[in-house]
Amino acid sequence: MSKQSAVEPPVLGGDDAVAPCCPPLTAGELSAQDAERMAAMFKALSDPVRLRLFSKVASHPGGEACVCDIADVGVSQPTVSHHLKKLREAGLLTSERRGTWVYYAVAPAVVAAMSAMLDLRTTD
Amino acid sequence: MSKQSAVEPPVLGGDDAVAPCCPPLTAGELSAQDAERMAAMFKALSDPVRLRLFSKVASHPGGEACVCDIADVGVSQPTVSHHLKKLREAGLLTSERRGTWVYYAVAPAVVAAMSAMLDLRTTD
DNA sequence: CCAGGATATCGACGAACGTCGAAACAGTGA
DNA sequence: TCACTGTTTCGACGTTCGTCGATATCCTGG
Repeated sequence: MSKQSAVEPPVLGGDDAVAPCCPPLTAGELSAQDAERMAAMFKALSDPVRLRLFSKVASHPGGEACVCDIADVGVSQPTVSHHLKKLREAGLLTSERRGTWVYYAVAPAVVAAMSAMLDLRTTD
Repeated sequence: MSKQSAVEPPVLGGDDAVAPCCPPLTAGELSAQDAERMAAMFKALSDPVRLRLFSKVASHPGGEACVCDIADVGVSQPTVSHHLKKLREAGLLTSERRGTWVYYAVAPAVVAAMSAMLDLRTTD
């Protein structure tokens, strides 16, 4: 593919930097643009199979796992690959080929951004 | 309607109790059933219009707003109502009619459950 | 170079989704 | 009671999504 996807991953300082996208939802209304961007992240976790794949990666030591370790989620292998691609495009996972196998790892910053957004503490 | 929706809202102790659904994703693999349940919540926030509506409610004083106050999100009024219904069915918002107007309020426990789930701190 | 396993892409299909206008419902005030 | 406003429901339409089997690509070992 020539383009990553409709959503480009948010600008991040690094692997463990806090994603700068959006303040908590209680802090103010989301702009249409920010809503579009964040909705894409939530959409990535809005499928049960994807959520299971993500949890399998996240719960592996180091937040990293080989596809072969997590592929058993009740759907065909192409479907697993399709879902992992979606998670990658959303910026929630990164992938790296090491020899025969491909390893997927959690992108902590993006996940942290989603979590922070759902923090309901008021700002006063 | 006779049925709430495909997903029933998670069992909660009260308005400010921590939703008991799921531990952080790093703690272990999600069961297929839990994945189904949590995916439904993420799906509720996976649409830009819904995310904006939710943020408008959440950022109002008291986490509560009249439909008339938040309906300006660029889609028709029936569509707004449709999206608010989805958010309600997912357990993220509650609604109450007071006279002519209907007020929607954030359900803190469910939102907190999602946030907690995305907490990437390891458990060791 | 070739065989074989691991992963990704392609093309197609049915189901679910977001959107709208029209119409129904609910509550207020004259 | 009736007119009016706010909100929900209904029915339909085009689009997006999840899934699959077939196939292509990448890497390793012989």
